[in-house]
Amino acid sequence: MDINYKNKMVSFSKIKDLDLEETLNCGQAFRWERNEDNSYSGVIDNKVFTVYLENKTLYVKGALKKDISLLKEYFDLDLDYSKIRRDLSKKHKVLKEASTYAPGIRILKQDPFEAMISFIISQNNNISRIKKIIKSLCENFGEEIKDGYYTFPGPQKLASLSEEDLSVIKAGFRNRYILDAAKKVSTKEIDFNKLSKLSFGEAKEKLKEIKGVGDKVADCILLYGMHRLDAFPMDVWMKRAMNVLFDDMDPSYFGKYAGIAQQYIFHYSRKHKELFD
DNA sequence: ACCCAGGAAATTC
DNA sequence: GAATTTCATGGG
Repeated sequence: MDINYKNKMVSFSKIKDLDLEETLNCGQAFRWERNEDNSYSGVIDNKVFTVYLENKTLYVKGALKKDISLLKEYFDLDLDYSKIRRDLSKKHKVLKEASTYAPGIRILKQDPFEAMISFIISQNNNISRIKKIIKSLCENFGEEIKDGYYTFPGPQKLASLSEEDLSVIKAGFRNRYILDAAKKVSTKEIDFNKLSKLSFGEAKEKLKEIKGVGDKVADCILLYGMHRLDAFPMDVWMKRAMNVLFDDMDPSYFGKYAGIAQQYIFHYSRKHKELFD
Protein backbone atom coordinates (compact mmCIF):
# COMPACT_ATOMS: atom_id res chain seq x y z
CA MET A 1 0.00 0.00 0.00
CA ASP A 2 1.31 3.44 -0.96
CA ILE A 3 0.06 6.42 0.97
CA ASN A 4 -0.05 9.96 -0.36
CA TYR A 5 -0.98 13.21 1.28
CA LYS A 6 -1.71 16.62 -0.15
CA ASN A 7 -4.05 19.46 0.71
CA LYS A 8 -6.32 17.74 3.25
CA MET A 9 -6.52 14.66 1.07
CA VAL A 10 -5.05 11.33 1.98
CA SER A 11 -5.06 8.48 -0.50
CA PHE A 12 -4.25 4.82 0.00
CA SER A 13 -3.42 2.95 -3.18
CA LYS A 14 -3.50 -0.80 -3.91
CA ILE A 15 -6.52 -1.28 -1.69
CA LYS A 16 -7.95 -4.79 -1.79
CA ASP A 17 -11.07 -6.26 -0.25
CA LEU A 18 -12.88 -3.01 0.40
CA ASP A 19 -16.30 -1.95 -0.82
CA LEU A 20 -17.63 1.15 0.89
CA GLU A 21 -21.31 0.29 0.53
CA GLU A 22 -20.78 -3.24 1.83
CA THR A 23 -18.64 -2.06 4.71
CA LEU A 24 -20.34 1.16 5.80
CA ASN A 25 -23.89 -0.05 5.28
CA CYS A 26 -23.86 -3.65 6.48
CA GLY A 27 -25.25 -3.01 9.93
CA GLN A 28 -22.02 -2.48 11.84
CA ALA A 29 -21.98 1.35 11.68
CA PHE A 30 -24.99 3.64 11.65
CA ARG A 31 -23.77 7.16 10.90
CA TRP A 32 -22.24 7.09 7.40
CA GLU A 33 -24.19 8.85 4.66
CA ARG A 34 -23.82 8.15 0.96
CA ASN A 35 -23.47 11.21 -1.29
CA GLU A 36 -24.69 11.52 -4.86
CA ASP A 37 -21.26 10.73 -6.28
CA ASN A 38 -21.10 7.49 -4.25
CA SER A 39 -18.69 8.94 -1.77
CA TYR A 40 -19.54 8.60 1.91
CA SER A 41 -19.34 11.20 4.64
CA GLY A 42 -19.03 10.46 8.30
CA VAL A 43 -17.28 11.17 11.55
CA ILE A 44 -14.20 9.42 12.90
CA ASP A 45 -12.50 10.65 16.06
CA ASN A 46 -14.70 13.78 16.09
CA LYS A 47 -13.56 14.79 12.62
CA VAL A 48 -15.61 14.82 9.41
CA PHE A 49 -14.23 12.81 6.52
CA THR A 50 -15.51 12.05 3.05
CA VAL A 51 -14.25 8.81 1.55
CA TYR A 52 -14.46 7.39 -1.93
CA LEU A 53 -12.94 4.49 -3.75
CA GLU A 54 -11.74 4.52 -7.33
CA ASN A 55 -9.29 2.27 -9.16
CA LYS A 56 -8.31 0.49 -5.96
CA THR A 57 -7.42 3.80 -4.36
CA LEU A 58 -9.18 5.00 -1.24
CA TYR A 59 -9.37 8.80 -1.15
CA VAL A 60 -10.13 10.54 2.10
CA LYS A 61 -11.12 14.19 1.98
CA GLY A 62 -10.73 16.26 5.11
CA ALA A 63 -7.74 14.30 6.35
CA LEU A 64 -4.43 15.66 7.53
CA LYS A 65 -1.15 13.81 7.49
CA LYS A 66 -1.54 12.96 11.15
CA ASP A 67 -4.86 11.23 10.44
CA ILE A 68 -3.23 8.51 8.36
CA SER A 69 -2.74 6.02 11.15
CA LEU A 70 -6.25 6.72 12.45
CA LEU A 71 -7.74 5.94 9.04
CA LYS A 72 -5.65 2.81 8.56
CA GLU A 73 -6.88 1.57 11.88
CA TYR A 74 -10.52 2.54 11.32
CA PHE A 75 -10.72 0.70 8.00
CA ASP A 76 -8.49 -2.14 9.20
CA LEU A 77 -6.25 -1.70 6.18
CA ASP A 78 -3.35 -3.78 7.48
CA LEU A 79 -5.31 -7.00 7.74
CA ASP A 80 -5.30 -9.39 4.78
CA TYR A 81 -8.98 -10.14 4.23
CA SER A 82 -8.26 -12.14 1.05
CA LYS A 83 -6.42 -14.71 3.07
CA ILE A 84 -9.14 -14.78 5.71
CA ARG A 85 -11.81 -15.32 3.04
CA ARG A 86 -9.77 -18.11 1.51
CA ASP A 87 -9.43 -19.84 4.86
CA LEU A 88 -13.09 -19.40 5.74
CA SER A 89 -14.13 -20.64 2.30
CA LYS A 90 -12.32 -23.93 2.91
CA LYS A 91 -14.29 -24.50 6.08
CA HIS A 92 -17.84 -24.50 4.77
CA LYS A 93 -19.68 -24.25 1.47
CA VAL A 94 -22.15 -21.61 2.64
CA LEU A 95 -19.35 -19.56 4.15
CA LYS A 96 -17.65 -19.59 0.77
CA GLU A 97 -20.89 -18.41 -0.83
CA ALA A 98 -21.45 -15.65 1.75
CA SER A 99 -17.89 -14.33 1.71
CA THR A 100 -17.82 -14.33 -2.08
CA TYR A 101 -21.14 -12.50 -2.17
CA ALA A 102 -19.72 -9.41 -0.40
CA PRO A 103 -15.91 -9.68 -0.47
CA GLY A 104 -15.54 -5.98 0.28
CA ILE A 105 -16.76 -6.15 3.84
CA ARG A 106 -14.26 -5.12 6.48
CA ILE A 107 -14.75 -4.86 10.23
CA LEU A 108 -14.38 -1.21 11.19
CA LYS A 109 -12.68 -0.19 14.40
CA GLN A 110 -15.19 2.27 15.76
CA ASP A 111 -15.03 4.31 18.93
CA PRO A 112 -15.85 1.87 21.75
CA PHE A 113 -18.28 4.17 23.56
CA GLU A 114 -20.12 4.96 20.34
CA ALA A 115 -20.34 1.25 19.56
CA MET A 116 -21.57 0.56 23.10
CA ILE A 117 -24.40 3.07 22.97
CA SER A 118 -25.27 2.29 19.35
CA PHE A 119 -25.72 -1.41 20.00
CA ILE A 120 -27.65 -0.80 23.21
CA ILE A 121 -30.02 1.20 21.02
CA SER A 122 -30.07 -1.61 18.46
CA GLN A 123 -31.77 -4.12 20.72
CA ASN A 124 -35.23 -5.22 19.59
CA ASN A 125 -35.09 -2.49 16.96
CA ASN A 126 -34.74 -2.18 13.19
CA ILE A 127 -31.77 -0.67 11.40
CA SER A 128 -33.50 2.34 9.87
CA ARG A 129 -34.91 3.38 13.22
CA ILE A 130 -31.59 2.73 14.96
CA LYS A 131 -30.01 5.21 12.56
CA LYS A 132 -32.67 7.83 13.29
CA ILE A 133 -32.30 7.50 17.05
CA ILE A 134 -28.51 7.75 16.89
CA LYS A 135 -28.75 10.76 14.60
CA SER A 136 -31.10 12.44 17.03
CA LEU A 137 -28.80 11.58 19.94
CA CYS A 138 -25.88 13.30 18.20
CA GLU A 139 -27.88 16.33 17.08
CA ASN A 140 -29.35 16.89 20.52
CA PHE A 141 -26.36 16.11 22.71
CA GLY A 142 -23.25 16.08 20.52
CA GLU A 143 -21.42 19.16 19.31
CA GLU A 144 -21.67 20.40 15.76
CA ILE A 145 -18.36 19.98 14.00
CA LYS A 146 -19.49 21.52 10.71
CA ASP A 147 -22.31 21.45 8.15
CA GLY A 148 -24.72 19.36 10.18
CA TYR A 149 -22.13 16.81 11.26
CA TYR A 150 -21.99 16.20 14.97
CA THR A 151 -19.72 14.48 17.45
CA PHE A 152 -21.09 11.45 19.22
CA PRO A 153 -21.82 12.68 22.75
CA GLY A 154 -19.26 11.46 25.25
CA PRO A 155 -19.89 9.51 28.45
CA GLN A 156 -19.69 12.56 30.71
CA LYS A 157 -22.22 14.45 28.66
CA LEU A 158 -24.70 11.59 28.54
CA ALA A 159 -24.21 10.75 32.20
CA SER A 160 -25.26 14.29 33.09
CA LEU A 161 -28.70 13.82 31.50
CA SER A 162 -31.93 12.66 33.07
CA GLU A 163 -34.22 10.09 31.48
CA GLU A 164 -36.55 12.94 30.69
CA ASP A 165 -33.76 14.87 28.93
CA LEU A 166 -33.05 11.81 26.86
CA SER A 167 -36.67 11.12 25.99
CA VAL A 168 -36.44 13.42 22.93
CA ILE A 169 -34.52 10.75 21.02
CA LYS A 170 -37.47 8.30 21.34
CA ALA A 171 -35.38 5.33 22.34
CA GLY A 172 -38.09 4.17 24.72
CA PHE A 173 -37.11 1.61 27.35
CA ARG A 174 -33.48 1.84 26.21
CA ASN A 175 -33.07 5.31 27.70
CA ARG A 176 -32.19 4.04 31.15
CA TYR A 177 -29.75 1.55 29.64
CA ILE A 178 -27.97 4.38 27.84
CA LEU A 179 -27.69 6.33 31.09
CA ASP A 180 -26.37 3.34 33.01
CA ALA A 181 -23.71 2.72 30.37
CA ALA A 182 -22.71 6.39 30.31
CA LYS A 183 -22.41 6.49 34.10
CA LYS A 184 -20.31 3.35 34.31
CA VAL A 185 -17.96 4.60 31.58
CA SER A 186 -17.73 8.15 32.90
CA THR A 187 -16.76 6.91 36.36
CA LYS A 188 -14.25 4.45 34.87
CA GLU A 189 -16.11 1.60 36.47
CA ILE A 190 -16.00 0.37 32.89
CA ASP A 191 -12.63 1.29 31.39
CA PHE A 192 -12.01 0.32 27.78
CA ASN A 193 -8.24 0.40 28.24
CA LYS A 194 -8.49 -2.09 31.06
CA LEU A 195 -10.99 -4.23 29.17
CA SER A 196 -8.61 -4.54 26.25
CA LYS A 197 -6.08 -6.23 28.52
CA LEU A 198 -8.55 -8.85 29.73
CA SER A 199 -9.39 -12.18 28.18
CA PHE A 200 -12.38 -12.26 25.88
CA GLY A 201 -14.60 -13.90 28.48
CA GLU A 202 -13.57 -11.56 31.27
CA ALA A 203 -14.10 -8.46 29.15
CA LYS A 204 -17.51 -9.71 28.09
CA GLU A 205 -18.63 -10.41 31.65
CA LYS A 206 -17.53 -6.93 32.69
CA LEU A 207 -19.53 -5.34 29.87
CA LYS A 208 -22.59 -7.34 30.89
CA GLU A 209 -22.61 -5.53 34.23
CA ILE A 210 -24.22 -2.65 32.33
CA LYS A 211 -28.02 -2.67 32.34
CA GLY A 212 -29.21 -3.53 28.87
CA VAL A 213 -25.99 -5.26 27.83
CA GLY A 214 -26.35 -9.00 27.36
CA ASP A 215 -24.43 -11.54 25.30
CA LYS A 216 -25.26 -10.09 21.91
CA VAL A 217 -24.65 -6.42 22.66
CA ALA A 218 -21.45 -7.27 24.53
CA ASP A 219 -20.21 -9.19 21.49
CA CYS A 220 -21.01 -6.19 19.27
CA ILE A 221 -19.07 -3.82 21.52
CA LEU A 222 -16.11 -6.17 21.52
CA LEU A 223 -16.21 -6.75 17.77
CA TYR A 224 -17.01 -3.31 16.39
CA GLY A 225 -15.61 -1.09 19.14
CA MET A 226 -12.63 -3.05 20.38
CA HIS A 227 -11.73 -5.07 17.31
CA ARG A 228 -11.93 -8.44 19.04
CA LEU A 229 -12.39 -10.37 15.83
CA ASP A 230 -13.29 -13.60 17.58
CA ALA A 231 -16.57 -12.12 18.89
CA PHE A 232 -19.64 -13.65 17.25
CA PRO A 233 -22.82 -11.62 17.85
CA MET A 234 -25.95 -13.76 17.59
CA ASP A 235 -28.97 -11.68 16.65
CA VAL A 236 -32.22 -12.92 15.12
CA TRP A 237 -30.67 -13.11 11.65
CA MET A 238 -27.66 -15.06 12.82
CA LYS A 239 -29.84 -17.46 14.77
CA ARG A 240 -31.88 -18.12 11.66
CA ALA A 241 -28.74 -18.50 9.55
CA MET A 242 -27.08 -20.85 12.00
CA ASN A 243 -30.22 -22.93 12.23
CA VAL A 244 -31.03 -23.13 8.51
CA LEU A 245 -27.63 -22.86 6.84
CA PHE A 246 -25.14 -24.19 9.38
CA ASP A 247 -27.00 -26.96 11.20
CA ASP A 248 -26.72 -25.09 14.53
CA MET A 249 -22.95 -25.30 14.67
CA ASP A 250 -21.09 -23.85 17.60
CA PRO A 251 -19.60 -20.38 16.87
CA SER A 252 -16.18 -21.65 17.97
CA TYR A 253 -16.19 -23.62 14.71
CA PHE A 254 -15.44 -20.37 12.88
CA GLY A 255 -12.17 -19.79 14.72
CA LYS A 256 -9.99 -16.75 15.29
CA TYR A 257 -11.83 -14.59 12.75
CA ALA A 258 -15.34 -15.69 13.69
CA GLY A 259 -16.49 -12.09 13.82
CA ILE A 260 -15.59 -11.54 10.19
CA ALA A 261 -17.35 -14.77 9.23
CA GLN A 262 -20.33 -13.55 11.20
CA GLN A 263 -20.46 -10.31 9.22
CA TYR A 264 -20.37 -12.13 5.88
CA ILE A 265 -23.17 -14.43 7.05
CA PHE A 266 -25.26 -11.62 8.55
CA HIS A 267 -25.06 -9.52 5.39
CA TYR A 268 -25.71 -12.49 3.10
CA SER A 269 -28.73 -13.54 5.14
CA ARG A 270 -30.30 -10.09 5.20
CA LYS A 271 -29.92 -9.90 1.42
CA HIS A 272 -31.45 -13.36 0.94
CA LYS A 273 -34.56 -13.26 3.10
CA GLU A 274 -36.18 -15.96 0.97
CA LEU A 275 -33.84 -18.55 2.46
CA PHE A 276 -35.80 -18.36 5.68
CA ASP A 277 -39.43 -18.49 4.53
C1' DA B 1 -54.45 -3.39 11.81
C1' DC B 2 -50.73 -6.31 11.95
C1' DC B 3 -46.12 -8.28 12.80
C1' DC B 4 -41.49 -7.47 13.36
C1' DA B 5 -37.01 -5.41 14.68
C1' DG B 6 -28.68 -6.75 14.92
C1' DG B 7 -32.33 -8.24 22.95
C1' DA B 8 -32.41 -8.09 27.70
C1' DA B 9 -34.88 -7.74 32.11
C1' DA B 10 -38.59 -9.23 34.71
C1' DT B 11 -41.77 -12.60 35.70
C1' DT B 12 -43.67 -17.09 35.81
C1' DC B 13 -43.55 -21.83 35.39
C1' DG C 1 -33.07 -23.39 35.96
C1' DA C 2 -35.74 -22.97 31.75
C1' DA C 3 -39.57 -20.94 29.26
C1' DT C 4 -42.49 -16.88 28.59
C1' DT C 5 -43.78 -12.04 28.85
C1' DT C 6 -42.83 -7.33 28.80
C1' DC C 7 -40.54 -3.22 27.46
C1' DA C 8 -41.18 1.88 23.68
C1' DT C 9 -41.49 3.01 19.21
C1' DG C 10 -42.08 3.01 14.49
C1' DG C 11 -40.68 0.46 9.81
C1' DG C 12 -42.74 -2.06 6.31
